Amino acid sequence: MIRGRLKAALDALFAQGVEEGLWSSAAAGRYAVELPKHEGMGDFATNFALVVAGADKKKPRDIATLVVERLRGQTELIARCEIAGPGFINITISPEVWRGLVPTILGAGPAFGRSQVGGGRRVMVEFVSANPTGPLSVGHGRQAILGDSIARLLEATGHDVYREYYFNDAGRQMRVLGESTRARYLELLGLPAQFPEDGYQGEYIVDIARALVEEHGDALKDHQEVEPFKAKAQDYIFKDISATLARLGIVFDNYFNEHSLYEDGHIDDVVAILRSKGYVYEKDNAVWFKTTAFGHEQDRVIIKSSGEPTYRLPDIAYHREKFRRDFDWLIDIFGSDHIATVPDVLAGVKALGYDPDKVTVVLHQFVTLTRDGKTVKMSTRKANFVTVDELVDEVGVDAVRFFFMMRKADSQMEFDLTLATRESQDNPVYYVQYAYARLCSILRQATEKGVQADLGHCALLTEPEELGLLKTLSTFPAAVESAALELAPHKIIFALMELAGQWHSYYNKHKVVGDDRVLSAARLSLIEALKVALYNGLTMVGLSAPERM
RNA sequence: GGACGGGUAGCUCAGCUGGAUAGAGCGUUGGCCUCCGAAGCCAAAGGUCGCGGGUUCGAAUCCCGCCUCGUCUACCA
Repeated sequence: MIRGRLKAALDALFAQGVEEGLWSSAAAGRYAVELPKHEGMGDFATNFALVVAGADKKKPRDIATLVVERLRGQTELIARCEIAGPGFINITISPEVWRGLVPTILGAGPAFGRSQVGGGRRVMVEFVSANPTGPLSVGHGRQAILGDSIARLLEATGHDVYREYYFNDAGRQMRVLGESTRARYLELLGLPAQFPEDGYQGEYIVDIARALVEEHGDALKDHQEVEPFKAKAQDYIFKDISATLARLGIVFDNYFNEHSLYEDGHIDDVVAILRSKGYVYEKDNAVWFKTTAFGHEQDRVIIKSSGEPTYRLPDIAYHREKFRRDFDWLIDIFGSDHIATVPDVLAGVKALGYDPDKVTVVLHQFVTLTRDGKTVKMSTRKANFVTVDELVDEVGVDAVRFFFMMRKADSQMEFDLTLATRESQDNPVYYVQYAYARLCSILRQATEKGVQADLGHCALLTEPEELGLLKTLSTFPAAVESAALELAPHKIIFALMELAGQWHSYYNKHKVVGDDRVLSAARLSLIEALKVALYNGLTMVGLSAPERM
């Protein structure tokens, strides 16, 4: 907010300088206003003089002198400014400006941090998209939280967001699932059963089989078709997945079944269109998509010689359906195992005449699970994985959300189960929530004592910690915006931890509600502003903001 | 072999559209509750930012090469 004002002032100064012939316009838009890393360098620093001097082959300090002279005239915004080092200009903002943020933030309330930069653009976020073969594992958990928090941040910044889950309930995986269920069913009836070699060994299969026994008794024992078993398993697992997602606070607008692409003829349409454009040919009895036309190394099969499509074809058809539903921005959240399919799908999108730049793929790396310092191998089939539900049982929804949001998508992350269970109290989510609860507690006690926040006394906020807190508060809206537009929820987490940390420090050093009622009133207004920011930040990404804990 | 992503403190990770003395949490060590919540604060120790070149006033950040780890590289999804 304040930084924006300063940047605008510099831009005006730059333009004026060009007009007066002080420097050329070569450096336009290349200088930056940043937060200095160290104490004693003012509130902001700009490399203005360095960049302008570099572009014009002049001495940085000469330029800096000119700039400083002019900035010093702007007393309502700037308290001090000086030249430092090779030509940096360090600027100290007038404390009045910082204090002015308190009424601004309180006035904005729930709107503080939120914005309309999205301009109502329609965005689809596709995520999770796990086939219904078993409960969601920790790996899916990362994806679920990542996708949902990206969606929430986009909503907070004025986007019209649609959440979609893409799944496939046909194919070999599902047949094996059905056969596994049948085997368990027969076992429960005490009948001989042959469990598939690569069957799903999870305990949940037994639960499903048990439900079938309760429902049908042994009526299905001679049933040769796998269908009733598969249907039951799929139905059961889907309910389980939805329940897990709901627990995490995740609700989808739509579940898109891959199967519908066949029934509606979209698969055939895609092949026909690609063929008419010359991107498809037959070889070895299979149908190939000419991805080499898009700079790829080799062409890819889209319909096998058996007549069945490969996974690429429905993926492309699915993306075509997304485009046909008229979204402005398509975001795909995928695990890194999908890396290879992304270029094929984008080539397909382009071949069909759609703009691949409207698609952003967020690839997240895998979650490595460790227990007692050792890596745990996971497989849905062997059922030796940890489920999202188990995780939530152990550490709670907020901790799970916070933990997965903390890390940027493209870093492999380690999930230490020993730590998660044994030391869940150390989870940094409590650091932020505690800051909020502590602040609420003070506000409650102030009310009991009859002390109220009073904006009229903000001039008393003179402590460095108070101005520091205001400074950080001023960066909050920009943090939300960049977290949203860069699809990087971890940025909001770091912003929250920064705010919480400064508040904890301030609390330990200064008393908010003390003997001086006027000073107390001023400080209460500051922490009310802080409360607005913490509340908005936490809830914006689906975390709770507990008033007591 | 190729594509993509990692390699930053003992551990887990930020910083990466170039900026001044590289950060946080955990762990370690030492302090702080007769006073608004100690789930907190303060301080200390801890670093060849994988390695080597290059670009420039300036590189953890950009470029090139190399090492290393992960995922992928199917007429499996």
